[in-house]
Parts: sequence; structure tokens; C-alpha cells
Amino acid sequence: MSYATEHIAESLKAARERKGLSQRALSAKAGVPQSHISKIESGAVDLRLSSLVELARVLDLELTLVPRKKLPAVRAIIRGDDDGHRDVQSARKATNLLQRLDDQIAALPSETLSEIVVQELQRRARELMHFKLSADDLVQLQEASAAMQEFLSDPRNLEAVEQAQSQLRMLRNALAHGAGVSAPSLPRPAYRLDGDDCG
Amino acid sequence: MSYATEHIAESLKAARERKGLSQRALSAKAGVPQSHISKIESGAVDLRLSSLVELARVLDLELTLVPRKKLPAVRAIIRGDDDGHRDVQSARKATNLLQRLDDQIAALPSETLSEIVVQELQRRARELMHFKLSADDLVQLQEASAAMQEFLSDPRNLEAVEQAQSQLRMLRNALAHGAGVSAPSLPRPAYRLDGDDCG
DNA sequence: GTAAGTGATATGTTTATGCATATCATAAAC
DNA sequence: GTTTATGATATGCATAAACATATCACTTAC
Repeated sequence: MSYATEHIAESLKAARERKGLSQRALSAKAGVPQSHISKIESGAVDLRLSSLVELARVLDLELTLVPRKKLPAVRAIIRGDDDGHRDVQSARKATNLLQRLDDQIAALPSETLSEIVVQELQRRARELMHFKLSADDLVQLQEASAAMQEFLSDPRNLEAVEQAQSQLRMLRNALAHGAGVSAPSLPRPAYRLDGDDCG
Repeated sequence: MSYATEHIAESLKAARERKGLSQRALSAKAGVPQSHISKIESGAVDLRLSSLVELARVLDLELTLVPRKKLPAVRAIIRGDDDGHRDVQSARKATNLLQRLDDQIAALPSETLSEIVVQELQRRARELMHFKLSADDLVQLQEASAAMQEFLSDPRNLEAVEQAQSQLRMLRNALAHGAGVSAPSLPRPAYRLDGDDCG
């Protein structure tokens, strides 16, 4: 069984336990036999899509096909670090920093820099807005912003732009490949499943 | 076959065609027989997880279990309205507006409003940061912000807060259930699949 | 014509599924 | 301690359905 499939199986089991359901209880709700749930969770079977969807539905999960490119952003959302009420301080700082960075990029002189470079910078800065940034990540951002400011005050200093550019790229890749750049910072369950509010 | 499963099947077919692959070409890459792909796309079979994952992998898609609560935000990301280079103007405005709204909420007098209400407002405002907002949506936001300001200048005016509150809620629900609040504004494919840049 | 490309259709084999039952743990009763 | 009861997860087995191999029908180009 491949990695991806057993990962799904594990997620199902984790979600079931998080909801405090026994295999039998889940079985009753989803219409899938308990015996089958057992085999699924132990990775003994390559379950069919309908079974998966049914189980997911009962567990308040939705099966979604996510473009690989968007995966980091989606993971950040799922991780659920954006509900406020936790580390609001640094979240605010991150928003401000990224906004400032975006402004700086917009103010870049078009004579000295190619359109491509500017667009890439802009894209990266905006991409980062989707992530929950740790305190360590904020330092990176501050440095990038400082480098950018340096270039703005002296447009001959192309090295500064390159520095900012590489800083943003590194930050993105670190976040994309899991956790923060220096601090692991994952002291919480993967999902939080509580009531919806669509009404 | 349930709605969810055929939706997946449709997504696979769409992704394949978007990549310009024939069933046979996809078959070669994924190791899944062409005949099987045909049946899958026509909804004739309830395919197994391993097949689905293999096909998705080749198509640069990742199968993900998304908590129902996070679905709107994830959909907004997937829809891909956040790559800059398009309607940058209003994106900037939205960011500013939401930031201002967040500030206003933070400044709310704790004597007159319950902690619950404040938290709810905060949560909604931040949630909206995940969406791409149309020009029409921006008007809604401006009104909400204006109402909030009214209350701040006269804390007896509880009605204003309620107005802002309902405005945010409506906006969220409209976005969550697809498209903008007044303008349909979906003149683009569901996904855009081009090269990744992790290196 | 045929040759190369597309997606759909048969046939046999493998395997998930569903039912019944077995095992395992924990606790209560004797 | 042994037994009995209860709630959990695991295991055999029959069968229906996914999957693999080969073939078919249809279009387009040469």
C-alpha cells in the first residue's frame, strides 16, 4: 500500500477517534460494516471511493483534489492556525510586514528591474499571506523588507534585491515543506472539528 | 453513484483534458489501463483509492481530506484567485479594508459588548482574508467598516454593530456557497495547472 | 485504401465488500 | 481466582464488483 493511501486511512482513524466514535458507532452512521472499517484502518484493504466518501461525510470531512501547487496554502488553512485567539500579536505583525513588503515591491523603479523579477517578488509576498508565520519567520520577513528598503534608497544596490528575493523564496519553501523555518512548532492536533456555522 | 464520487470523476477527466493527455497517455503514466480510465470517467465504476491516488498524482493533484468547516477557504485557494497579476487594485483595497476592520474590532469597548461577540467579529473578519473579493464584495466591507466606525464614535449605537455583524456573515455565506454576493464572476476554469516551483 | 489516433466494449482474474463469528480487553459478580 | 458480561477490534468466507488483457468501433490524416 502506497504512502498516500495509508495516510488517508490514518486520517480517517484519527478523525473517528477525535469524534469519540467507536468503529461500530461510525459503522451505524455511515452504513459501512464495522468489520470493513477495521480492515480499512489497519490498511488491509484498498477501499473503494464510495466507502471513503461515506466515511468522510460522517466525519465532517470532504474529499478534495488539490493542485499540488496550492497544497502548502491549503495545508496551512487545514492546520487551522488562522482562527485568531492564538498568537494574535505575531499574526498582526505578519500582516503588517507583508503589506509593507507589498508596498515596497509596488514602489520598485521599473528602470532598473525587469518586469519578471517584480512580478515574482509580488507573487511570493502574496503567497506568504496564506501562511501562519511563526516568530522566527517574522525575522526573515523583516530582513527581506529591510533589504528591499536598502535598494529603494539606493537603486544601484542590486544585491539587496537578490537578498530579499532569496529570503522570500527560502521562507516559502520551508513553509511549503512543513513547519516553520527554524522552529518545529506543531504542538497541536492536525485538525479541529467542531460545529459548522452556515445558517 | 453519489454526487461526491462523480464529482471526483469529473475532476479527473477535466484535469486530464486540461493537461492535453489522452486516456492512453494517462494510462501509460499512471499504470492504470486505458479501459479502466474510460469506465472511471464515465462513472461506470466505483474506483479504488489506489487507482484514484495514482491518477491524481500523474495529474499533479493531491487527494486531501478537508474539514467541512474549512472548505470555503480551501475552495477559494484552489480556485486560484490569489496569484496577483489580475485585479490587483481591488485585492489591495480588500486587504486594507479588512486590516482596518480588524483594527476597529480590536478597539471595541469591552464594557458594552460581550467577549463572544467581539471574538465572532474577529473570526469572521480574518476568515474573509482568505477569499478573493470582488468589487461588489468590497462595497459590503466598506459598509460594515462604516457601521463599525459609527458605533465606535457612539457606543450607545448597538444597532450599528449588529449591522456590521450581519454584513460580514452574509458576505461569508455568499462566498462560501459559491461566487460573489451579487456578481457571478466565474469566467475562468476551476483549476490552473502549470509548473510548480519548489527548488 | 490503411495506418495511427481516439474512446468504448467483452472476458477472465483478483480483491473489496458484507455477513457471521472470533478474539481481546476491561469490569462486575460470584 | 474464576466466571460472566459488555464493548471494543479483528478474522473467515461467499459474492459481487474492480481491475487487467485483448478487442472493437470510429474518426482523422496520409
